[in-house]
Amino acid sequence: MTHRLPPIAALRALEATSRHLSFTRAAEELFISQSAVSHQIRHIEDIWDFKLFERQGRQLIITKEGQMIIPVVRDFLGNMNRTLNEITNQESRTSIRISLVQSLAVKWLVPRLGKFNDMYPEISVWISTTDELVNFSTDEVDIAIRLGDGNWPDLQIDTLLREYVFPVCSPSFLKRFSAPEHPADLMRYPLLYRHSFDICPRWRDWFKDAGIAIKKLPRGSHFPDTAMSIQAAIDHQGIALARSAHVEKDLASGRLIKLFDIYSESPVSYFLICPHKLVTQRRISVFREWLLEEAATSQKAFDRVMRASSGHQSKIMAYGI
Amino acid sequence: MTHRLPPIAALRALEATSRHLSFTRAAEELFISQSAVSHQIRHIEDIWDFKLFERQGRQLIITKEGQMIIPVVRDFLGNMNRTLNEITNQESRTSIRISLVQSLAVKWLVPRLGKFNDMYPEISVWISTTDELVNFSTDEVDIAIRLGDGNWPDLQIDTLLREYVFPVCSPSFLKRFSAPEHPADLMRYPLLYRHSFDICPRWRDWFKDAGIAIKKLPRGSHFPDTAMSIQAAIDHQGIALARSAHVEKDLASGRLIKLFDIYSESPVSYFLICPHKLVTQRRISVFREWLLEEAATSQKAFDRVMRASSGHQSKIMAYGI
DNA sequence: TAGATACATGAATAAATATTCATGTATACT
DNA sequence: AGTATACATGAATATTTATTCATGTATCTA
Repeated sequence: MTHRLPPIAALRALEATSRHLSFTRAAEELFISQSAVSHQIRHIEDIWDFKLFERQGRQLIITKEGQMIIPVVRDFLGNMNRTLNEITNQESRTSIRISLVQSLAVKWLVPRLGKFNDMYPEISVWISTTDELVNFSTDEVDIAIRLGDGNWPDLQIDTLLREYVFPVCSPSFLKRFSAPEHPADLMRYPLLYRHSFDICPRWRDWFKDAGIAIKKLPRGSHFPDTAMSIQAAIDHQGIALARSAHVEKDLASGRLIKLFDIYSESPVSYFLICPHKLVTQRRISVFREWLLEEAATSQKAFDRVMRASSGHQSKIMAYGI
Repeated sequence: MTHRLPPIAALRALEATSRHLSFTRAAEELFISQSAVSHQIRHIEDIWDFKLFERQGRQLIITKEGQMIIPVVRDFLGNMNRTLNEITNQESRTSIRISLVQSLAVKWLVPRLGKFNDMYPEISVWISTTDELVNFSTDEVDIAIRLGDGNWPDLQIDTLLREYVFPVCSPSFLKRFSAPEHPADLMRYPLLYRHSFDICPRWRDWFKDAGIAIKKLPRGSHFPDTAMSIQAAIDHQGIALARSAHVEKDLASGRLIKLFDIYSESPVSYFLICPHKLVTQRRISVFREWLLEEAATSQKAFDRVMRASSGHQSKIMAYGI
């Protein structure tokens, strides 16, 4: 004969109450109201048809039945937590959840991920994208790539990519509109914009740093993320303001051309971050290692391209630093 | 850090699946559909973010994580069941609920109960009285004493008391009215009647069995139960038709006198009955044991009294048998 | 005695659970 | 190749859970 068992939340309330001998204090521990605890204990007592606590005035006394059942509940909750901690903190965990901005995912990580999968087929990588900062204690995220200044407390932080910012367009676009000769000429071309996102480089800033005074930016399409604006450039719709990591593959393939030998270093970089406690886990450490290597390779390529530009009258613009 | 735990039903599905290595067979055991089990296992896997079973074709293989967590779940379900069985079936249950007719409670059980309480102070006896038959599955009754022929299905049945039926009155009553010499003389005395209750012995039947033709019974008070009619006899109000168990103590104390050496054996007896499944419970088994002993002692006393009567021209009247 | 403390209760409500049904997908098996 | 078997998936729906709020009742305490 199988007995009906109460819900997990009620068992938690029972265990907490047995320690505090007070519904109110148990409720505080569980971040619920005293009333909720009272209901839950009563619900269990109704299900099982015996009392777990004698109520003597304002005092709770554990009944004989309570004394028998509570250790069973306590053991279970303890053993579950212990076992899940073990599983979670171990190589038996086979997935990595990474959070990063959409454009970097599309343009940089995803094209490279096949290599990681080949090296570590037992590890699955779950990508989630957001422009928001990640909160490791509340979000279901193991590791993140963030754009910023690298100043985040209590996290393992490694520089991943420093970026260069420059205009790009497709070869066909240039054929149709003829090549601009000076940066100021861009005012006559349709520009591709990314929706305002505070730390992302913007056209206005680029012009300013190029020493070009502008009253009004030329018309052009606006996109919700960088990857999309890059794609529009590939599709001959205009000139996008690109960042090196986003266009590495497209430049190499010839889908996009870098305009001028003018670029700026982004004041913000991509950083690889995760909680310290996860660094020692194999699945995380191998992933970080791999990512940092890939990034180093990319960075070398960017630097080479930019040095080649420097040999041809390139001009370096430093943002604000 | 406390992990979220899945609902109880899902844990049951996990445990069953781990034994059967088949959602379909686990579902059969749990009386739900395969689909429900599939959903539940997947729900757990989503909550915990690791697989519990590898699906290889139509085969389920328990993962490493599964192998770690399943014993925890199995222990919990097993321990809960065991503990709840213990609480439900055991000495921790400290009360016995007995149902019997009012008169036997008052005249036979209650006067004796002190002895049981002395022997088993930890067991409390809850008495309820009714003239109706008891239904063990719906009434809050553990054990009952029933008057009848002993033919009840599916219950543990033990004969408790066979009764003798005879007239009694108080000594003072006799002094006042002078002693009747023949049974027929009783027609001239106020008789004490019990309200009609099918299986209870009645005055009309006694006279008939004594071979006395009556047209009309003499006047007399009517009482709702036997104990009350006996009490009226003790209070010198008339002659009551008594049953041995009801008047054992009163005869011994001299409060009542048995009239004539004429008695009949009741066609019905008192039986001790309870559901089979309760017999093995200590609180029930000790109570039954004690009751049967007390009854045996009483029965011996009745038999002795009746055999003494036999030595003095007693006449045995058999009711209908 | 008044006020504080603590469990109890009922109504209300949102969210989660617990399925089923219908069907898809993949593998065994003949 | 056709059929059977078994897990997977999504939509739908009923039930249960998980509270909170407002208030009641009883006991402590000063």
